[in-house]
Amino acid sequence: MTIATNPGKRAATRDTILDHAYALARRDGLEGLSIGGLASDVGMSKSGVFAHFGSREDLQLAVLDTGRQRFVTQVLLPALKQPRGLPRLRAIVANWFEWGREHQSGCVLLSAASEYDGRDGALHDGVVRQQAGWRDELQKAIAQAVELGELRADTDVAQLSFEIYALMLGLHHDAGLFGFDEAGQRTRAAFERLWRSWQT
Amino acid sequence: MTIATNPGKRAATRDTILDHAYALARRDGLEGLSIGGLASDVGMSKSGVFAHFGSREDLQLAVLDTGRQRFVTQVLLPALKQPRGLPRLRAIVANWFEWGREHQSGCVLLSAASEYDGRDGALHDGVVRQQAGWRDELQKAIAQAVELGELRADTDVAQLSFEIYALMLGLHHDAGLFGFDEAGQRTRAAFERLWRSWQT
DNA sequence: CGAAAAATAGCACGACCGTTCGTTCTATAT
DNA sequence: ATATAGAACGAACGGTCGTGCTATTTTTCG
Repeated sequence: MTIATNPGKRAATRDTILDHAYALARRDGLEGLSIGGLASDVGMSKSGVFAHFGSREDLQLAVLDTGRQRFVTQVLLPALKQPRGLPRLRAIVANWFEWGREHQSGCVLLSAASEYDGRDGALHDGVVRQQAGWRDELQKAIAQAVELGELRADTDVAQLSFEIYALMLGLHHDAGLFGFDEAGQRTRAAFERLWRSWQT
Repeated sequence: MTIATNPGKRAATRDTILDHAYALARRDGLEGLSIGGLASDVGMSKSGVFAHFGSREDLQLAVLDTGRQRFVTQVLLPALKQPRGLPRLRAIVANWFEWGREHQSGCVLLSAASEYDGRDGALHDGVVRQQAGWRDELQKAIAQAVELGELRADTDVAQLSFEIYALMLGLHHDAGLFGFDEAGQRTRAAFERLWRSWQT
């Protein structure tokens, strides 16, 4: 018995659905995502969309993972081509900054964090795991810069990763409310001050 | 013709409803707030609750303003009793910190900011006006500390207010996902570094 | 080409949504 | 004592929600 001779049709349709779902979730959050609205956006029937996921929660989890994949692809992976240490860390921040520019109208990962931080369930667990994972990657990059002597030896890795994350939260917040230009300027200035504090 | 027979009753009931609504909105956000759920939480009928606001949007606006009032009462007003300058600024941050501790399970003002930053309408406008107002108060306190010579004369007031806000965003974010204790520690450490950067 | 299998549509369901309307009860004013 | 205004209720409206079930269409493969 063959497991799957799937020629990709199903997976392709699923990807199309997730494309639309991701776009909708950027505006309305994962909680605002509805199967009916998604179906009419894709141009399918409710049940046709539904069959690809089995439940609304599984759809939301799939969209969350889509966001994670895109973030990793756009922010982390290109930075790994840079040499370890400060260059790579700065590349991460620069790519993240660009991610922020493209997502000023809403970021699924961030809205999910605030939507599910106070409850429990699969979505909550997924968000926590994802955020912890990203924080971990960030700390890895920082630790390498410390090892190479580019950041002060007494650098508190977790502390610096917290402050970097906080600044990106500030960027998203201010960009969404007051416009990206000013927010970007402030964020850049804050980062310069931050590097100066920890650099050797 | 008399104008109001029982002047306190209506307002008292409205306040009770808003109490419950605020608590519910802390968990589910303003978008997650439903009149039916609120009514059963208060112990009234849907139509009884509805009559006090006239529309769901007006209810949401009222809850948003309830949040603003509480924030001002708990964070800003007590700090105004401190002498102008650094003591008052630090009192604001300390009160804000305490606000964050009590709202780790969700803050209406913050979730509203991320829920409505990408759309338009009365809620969006209310959030922007509120956030801008608070940023303004923050900058007033900073500017006074600069005038008194407690912060460096070349302090960028808007820049410092942005960084303070970013750190509080980091506190809320990490407290919700990873627990308040560690997040509070990181935030405190970041503030110490921040003051050191700008103090004379 | 025809059979088996997968993908999608169509339909119905119970639940909840915001909102409207008419009614009932109570407290005040005349 | 009676008239009146205010507050809350309960029922019902049209919609949308997520989710099953059953056809029907489309694709794959012997």
